[in-house]
Amino acid sequence: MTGVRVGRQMTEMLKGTLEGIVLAILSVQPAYGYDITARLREQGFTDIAEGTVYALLVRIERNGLVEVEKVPSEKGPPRKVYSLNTPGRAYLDEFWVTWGFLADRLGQLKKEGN
Amino acid sequence: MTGVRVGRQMTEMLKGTLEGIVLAILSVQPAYGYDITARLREQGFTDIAEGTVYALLVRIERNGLVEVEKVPSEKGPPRKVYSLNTPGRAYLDEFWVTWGFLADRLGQLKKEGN
DNA sequence: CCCAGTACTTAACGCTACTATGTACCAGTA
DNA sequence: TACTGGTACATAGTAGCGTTAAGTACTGGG
Repeated sequence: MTGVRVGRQMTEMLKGTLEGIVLAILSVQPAYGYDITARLREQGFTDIAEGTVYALLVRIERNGLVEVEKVPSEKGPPRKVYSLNTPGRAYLDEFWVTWGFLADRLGQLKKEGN
Repeated sequence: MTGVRVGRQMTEMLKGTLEGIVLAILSVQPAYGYDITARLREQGFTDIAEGTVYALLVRIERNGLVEVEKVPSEKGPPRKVYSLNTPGRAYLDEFWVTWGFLADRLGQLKKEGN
């Protein structure tokens, strides 16, 4: 009822890339889940659900890519502020390499298609 | 030519995009599974398994995106030659739009990260 | 008191690529 | 004949990711 469903193609394409997107956001400056969700929506990912982001944050924390700090909020429950640590930055670098390769290949394919 | 070793990141990123890659290959000219696998490897996807491609071909056929023709081979069992049909081309166009959006966002994020 | 906005959690689910294994056809060769 | 290697396709089982859907909890204004 609420909101248009994310297309199947986008959903599948986000697998693997959404993680990189969030890490890239965190590499600029620390942030908390609610904020990240809002920023993603501003940037055009209008249909990303909150649950998706929180689940992702749990995972990258479990994988040791981020540090977490609880910060009290004036408007609601305490925020969990995530910041990239050293392994997280290395992982993000790796992500950009992988992405670069893929973007390269697809750029080539698209050119050949026309 | 430096083949990227398929790690976890690449595996996840290929979800959604591998389908588009194969459809893009088919949009240039019809091809069969064994051939597509070989071409992917030539293009740097050195670790794509045959099984992955065949499963994908089964899926896009089931989804009505391709036509299939059995063509005898001189060197082995008959080939199943796949070609894009009209829905397949429409789907590929949609794929490029989705990809374009994602590549755009990530390009922006990468720029901000430096 | 209720409600809207803020903020986080998590089980169940669908989809995709991967792994591993199997079948089958053919040419060369010893 | 038997064996090997290259060609060609099929598929069950598995892991991982994003999504859905439901929930908890804190705050300030009507």
